[in-house]
Amino acid sequence: MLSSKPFSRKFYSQASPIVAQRLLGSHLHRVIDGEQLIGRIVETEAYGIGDEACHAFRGKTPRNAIMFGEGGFSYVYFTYGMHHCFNVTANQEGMAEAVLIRAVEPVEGIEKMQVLRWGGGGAAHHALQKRDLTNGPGKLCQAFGLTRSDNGIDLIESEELFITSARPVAPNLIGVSSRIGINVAKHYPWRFFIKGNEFVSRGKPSS
DNA sequence: AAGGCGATTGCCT
DNA sequence: GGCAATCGCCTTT
Repeated sequence: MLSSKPFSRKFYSQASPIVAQRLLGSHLHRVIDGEQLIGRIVETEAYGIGDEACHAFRGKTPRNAIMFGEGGFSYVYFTYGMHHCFNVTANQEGMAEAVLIRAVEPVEGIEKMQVLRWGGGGAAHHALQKRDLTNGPGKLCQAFGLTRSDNGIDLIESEELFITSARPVAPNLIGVSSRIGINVAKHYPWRFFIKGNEFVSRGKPSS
């Protein structure tokens, strides 16, 4: 693997659409049960100031509080009664923004991810559909064992959850679209993905 | 105190 | 493509 290092506070302090684009191609690291998991980020969405789809739009609440602090912290929330979504907070203190990690490509620890997703027996059943492992926000949280107890982790300081930079994805290989699965503020072109990557979620048509 | 609905997924038709 | 699952959060009485 290319030499890489965790992103700095300064990096996460940029506006969410910038952070979202720059995260493409970088590596999400997670240590769970003593095992190292790594995923290459291939799809992200930005949520920002004045954005009605942003959880922080209507002010600070217990759930979204972490977004109001400095950038570079995990924001993990539970939704639909059964799924989790993993975000990275962006921008500076008081500027509540975040980037949703929508999909990653497994790089290391694939067997552990399969166990976390489907259990020991289910892995074989899904063996021919590797892409189902992490091609969606809820799926990657399950594969990486991320839950609400992982909310509020400092990604600059933690050794169990952090993101390392990698060779930037060429601009012509970055796709842009409106965001998926929301019913307000659909016009923002704030979904970013690596063109042609098989782990990019299909989602639903968002317009 | 109660009800609506969600930054989703997977199964069914 | 449509829709149920399933529950915590937030808004409204």
